[in-house]
Order: sequence, then C-alpha cells, then structure tokens
Amino acid sequence: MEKLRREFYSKSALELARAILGFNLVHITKYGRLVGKIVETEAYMGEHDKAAHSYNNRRTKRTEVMFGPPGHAYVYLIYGMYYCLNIVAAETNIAQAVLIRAVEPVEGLEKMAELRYQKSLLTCSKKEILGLTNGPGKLCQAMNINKNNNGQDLCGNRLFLLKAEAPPENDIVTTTRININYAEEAIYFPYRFYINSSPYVSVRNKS
DNA sequence: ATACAGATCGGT
DNA sequence: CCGATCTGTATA
Repeated sequence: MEKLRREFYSKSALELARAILGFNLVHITKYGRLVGKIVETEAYMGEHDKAAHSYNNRRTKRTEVMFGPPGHAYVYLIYGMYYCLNIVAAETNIAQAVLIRAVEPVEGLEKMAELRYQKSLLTCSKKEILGLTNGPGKLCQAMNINKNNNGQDLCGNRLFLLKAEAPPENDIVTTTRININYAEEAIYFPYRFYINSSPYVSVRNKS
C-alpha cells in the first residue's frame, strides 16, 4: 500500500482520526523497520477544544508544530516520562492533531520487545505481547518515537503512514476521549475511535 | 524565580 | 488508588 501524501492529511482532525484506522504506521530506525497497524485514535480540534494543547489558539514553542502544515509529527513528553505521538491535521494556522493511542505490532516485534522490556520477544508472556503497543506511551517506546521525531515530516522516508483497507463500519467504535477530565464540556465530545475487534485497544467501553 | 499540573503507566 | 518524574506554562 502507498505512503500517504500531504493532501491526505489536509482534513479536519476528526475526519483524519477516523480515516487512518487500519493504516500502518512505519518508523525506519537504527534498529530496523518498525510497523504498527493503527487501531485507536483521538481527535484534538484546537481552538474550540478545551482538551487540546492548542485550545484558544495557544501558540507556544511546544504547540508550534500544530500551527504548521499538515502531515507532520507532534510528539510531546507527558508526566515527565512518556512520549505521545500526534499527526498534525487540517491546514497551516489551524492547530488540530490526531493522537495515536494504540497500534497492533506488525513488523519488528523482536525490536519492540527489546525497547519496551529490554528482553527477547521469545521470553514474553501473552500479556506482555499485548502490552507492547496498547497505549500512547507504550507505542512510542516500542517504536522508538521520542522528542527527536517532533516536527518530523510524514511525507519524508523515516516516519510515515501506509494506506490500507479500511475496517468495516460496524467494527468501529466512536466514544469519548481518555484522561481529559479537566476539559469541561469537551469531556463529552465523541472524538475517540477504535477498532472493536482489535485486542490492542487501550481502554474499552463498558458493554 | 517559583509553582504546579499533566492527551500515562505500572504496581498495590 | 498512588507515585514516578520533569517539561511546559503561567504568574510575578
């Protein structure tokens, strides 16, 4: 499947979050080619979204990349320990992004196990294998994504998305976002999407 | 210069 | 539920 062009990223974060479910995230690293299938995303809509770092068009050194052209990586450190990967959406001066919350490991599992647990995949339990990439901080650790990737152009050849077949409509769950309890009315916005049949979804809705 | 909260994770 | 751990951001 082909690499996404910048034009594909030039849509609202809400549309983009939904559109990239099932696509492959590829990172070419010194450890080799690491690939994960995107199974969970959240849209952050910028100016009018209290959950977004770019709420009210707050423009700082950190949020700057979101004000730039779409198809770039916004990577930030959270809780002093973990990185989160976002895909910049929309257009220049519209600060929207899509948080990648979970992927299914596709290629480079051995390297991912080393990066996550400093041990061989062969010695990993089933639970540990599921824990490889089922969260935004975990997938960044497994795929060696960190502050060095901040601002990286996804139309380059190191970090990019590959198109794939979209999951069936009835396998996609639309729900509210995780851990944004400070965001007042935005808490209830249905901006989170996941592939229900994937075992790598980070947090599942009740029944 | 200082204070403080956070788009997480793992262990209890 | 709690603590780890530290940067970004706001306030002064």
